Amino acid sequence: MQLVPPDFDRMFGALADATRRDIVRRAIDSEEGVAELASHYPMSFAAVQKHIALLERAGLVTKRRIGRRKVVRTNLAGLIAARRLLDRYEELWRGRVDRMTQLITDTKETDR
Amino acid sequence: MQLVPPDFDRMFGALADATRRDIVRRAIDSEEGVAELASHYPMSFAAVQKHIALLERAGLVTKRRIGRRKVVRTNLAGLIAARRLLDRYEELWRGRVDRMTQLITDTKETDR
DNA sequence: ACAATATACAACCGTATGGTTGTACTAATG
DNA sequence: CATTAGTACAACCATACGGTTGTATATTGT
Repeated sequence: MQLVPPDFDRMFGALADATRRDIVRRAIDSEEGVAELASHYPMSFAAVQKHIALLERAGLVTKRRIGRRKVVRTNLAGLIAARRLLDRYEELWRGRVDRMTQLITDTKETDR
Repeated sequence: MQLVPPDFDRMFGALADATRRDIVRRAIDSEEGVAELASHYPMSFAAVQKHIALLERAGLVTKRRIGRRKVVRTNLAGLIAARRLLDRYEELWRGRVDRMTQLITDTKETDR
């Protein structure tokens, strides 16, 4: 259940960076705040904070205040939205193959 | 069967543009050359040619010489590679849910 | 209330990206 | 074999991106 229509430009753009993909992966089963996440990467706190902000705009993570921290959690709906687009492409592909097969079948039938 | 390991930075970066996603979609069931593809978009031929080159580097399309044209075709393996990464994240998510469920179950058992 | 902790954001720098135009290469056709 | 169609690529421009440092805003603990 997505509140806003997925922005695929932002979404795939957000996934096009190894650090951000790793944040998404970690935030699946951790409850870390921004600073805790930042500690895993060889860059400044601010850089990681910007990555997280970008992931949030892309709908791939959410932040929730817990005490003095803001805990980052991966947004399953976002992942699913991205994956579904790729699924659709694959479906189109298989549809194409089916149509070609059908075409060949039809041709054979009219040939005899 | 991927000849080179997928470069997810390039791959998702390539998908982070509406024009390029549309090229991928079209190239699934069309046999258009670069110029024919370019005719669909409100930008120069060279711009579209660069988009296609980028998609090719990302492993999402292939080009094949047919006559004087170079026909662009979507590379299913590339799509699948991208989708699989997202699948893995979803699996991790479900794994997390399972572990939480297990934890709750265990807790209940030790509680009684 | 104040000091400390955690997060956010602005300004800046170098490089990549998305677009343009112009030129050069390659292959089919008359 | 000269022309034309189709593709590739270089140079350039504006803007976005990934990183930095520095400053501001919340929230907690004493």
